[in-house]
Amino acid sequence: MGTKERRAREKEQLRRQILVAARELFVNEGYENVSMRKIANKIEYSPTTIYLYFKDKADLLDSVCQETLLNLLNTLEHLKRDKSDPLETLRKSGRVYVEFGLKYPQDYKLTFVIRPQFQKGLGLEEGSVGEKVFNYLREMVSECIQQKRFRQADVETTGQVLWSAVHGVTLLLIDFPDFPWTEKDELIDTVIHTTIEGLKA
Amino acid sequence: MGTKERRAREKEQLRRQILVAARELFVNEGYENVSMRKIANKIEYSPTTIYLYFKDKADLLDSVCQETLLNLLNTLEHLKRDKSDPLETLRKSGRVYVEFGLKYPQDYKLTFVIRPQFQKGLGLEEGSVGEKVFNYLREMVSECIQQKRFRQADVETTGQVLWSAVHGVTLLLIDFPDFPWTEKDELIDTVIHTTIEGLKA
DNA sequence: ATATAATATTAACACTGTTAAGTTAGATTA
DNA sequence: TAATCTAACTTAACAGTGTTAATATTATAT
Repeated sequence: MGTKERRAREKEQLRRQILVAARELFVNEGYENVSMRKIANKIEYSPTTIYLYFKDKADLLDSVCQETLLNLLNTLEHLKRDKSDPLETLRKSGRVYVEFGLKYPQDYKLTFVIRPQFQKGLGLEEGSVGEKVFNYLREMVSECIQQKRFRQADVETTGQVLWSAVHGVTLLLIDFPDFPWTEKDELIDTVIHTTIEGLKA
Repeated sequence: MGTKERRAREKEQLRRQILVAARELFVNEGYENVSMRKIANKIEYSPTTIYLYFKDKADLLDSVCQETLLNLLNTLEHLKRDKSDPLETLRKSGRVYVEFGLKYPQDYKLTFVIRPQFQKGLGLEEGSVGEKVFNYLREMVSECIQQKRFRQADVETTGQVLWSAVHGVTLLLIDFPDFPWTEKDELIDTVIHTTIEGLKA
């Protein structure tokens, strides 16, 4: 009697279908410019069907962002870590973070700027993917501090400073593409390098 | 025959009235949640009247942001500058920048995050207020470099690194108010201090 | 007083997110 | 097999959106 399982599988499939369609539209046309009807059209269902799978449009946004964070976490964790040189690992992590943001700029903005505007309650609660991402950063920083590579000893503050730097440069590059930036890769490297140097003893 | 002048003055007055109402609503309820009809209600005119003074809703947003930038520029320029210590001036400017963002968080997001999403064409063209703000930063940085306080000699890159840092911490503090940040003032100071140290020789 | 120009309004269009009620198809039971 | 139940989906509707075109009102100039 696998009918129940099959049905559950089909249900999950449609859920994913909606999610994929929503992400694609959000990313290409911007959250505000995507209507439930557009998403429904794309998957060839009626608009109200979506409400059987997601509470509302914000919930849909939430789920898309969860996926984005999971992608970011995977990308970070797949990075080769040189245990003996935590500073280099931190540098690499920074680059990967910014590159992730620039590779999926709309996903990044959706997750780190748009979402907080609609869902007051942050996406970094205990056990959440968002928390895991920040924990990754904590670990990297911890290593550096343990090996006394940094002047400041506070893991939290140090992590937050690093996050500020990469978040800032990522968003500026995304939001002001026409600004006469220094060559992009150089700017990113300089931001990361400068911050790490500033944290050193 | 001052009637023409009076009419022009009245027209300008209504324009300002619309702008004030729009800013207040945008800031309190968010750009997306403010309708032209709401603004019209507030100033007790019909919705379409607004279109006699502004091309569309995005144009209204644009004008509000222009004002915000002007405010920021004024705030920065009223800062007491100690010619002999350009590093200290830079530090102060950084603090003033972040504090401005935190004092008017919605204005800040409107200008530096929301607007770029709707108006592709940046607000930093030649002669614009936005450009003036960035020129202010250029001057500050220039002083420091001239006095050989910084390792790196490139004004542009250095300015952009500083902007990244303050922009990043400002937005994080605005967007994730529930995150367990280090004490706010300490974090801001550490971000600025770290960046400046990292830029030093 | 009349013509002219500037200013404001009404009505409408094609959208939006969302809810409540209705329909259909598949599985379960008698 | 026939009746029932239930999950999945759709239709219709509501109140709201930005924006335009046509209309009305008001104040100025002749």
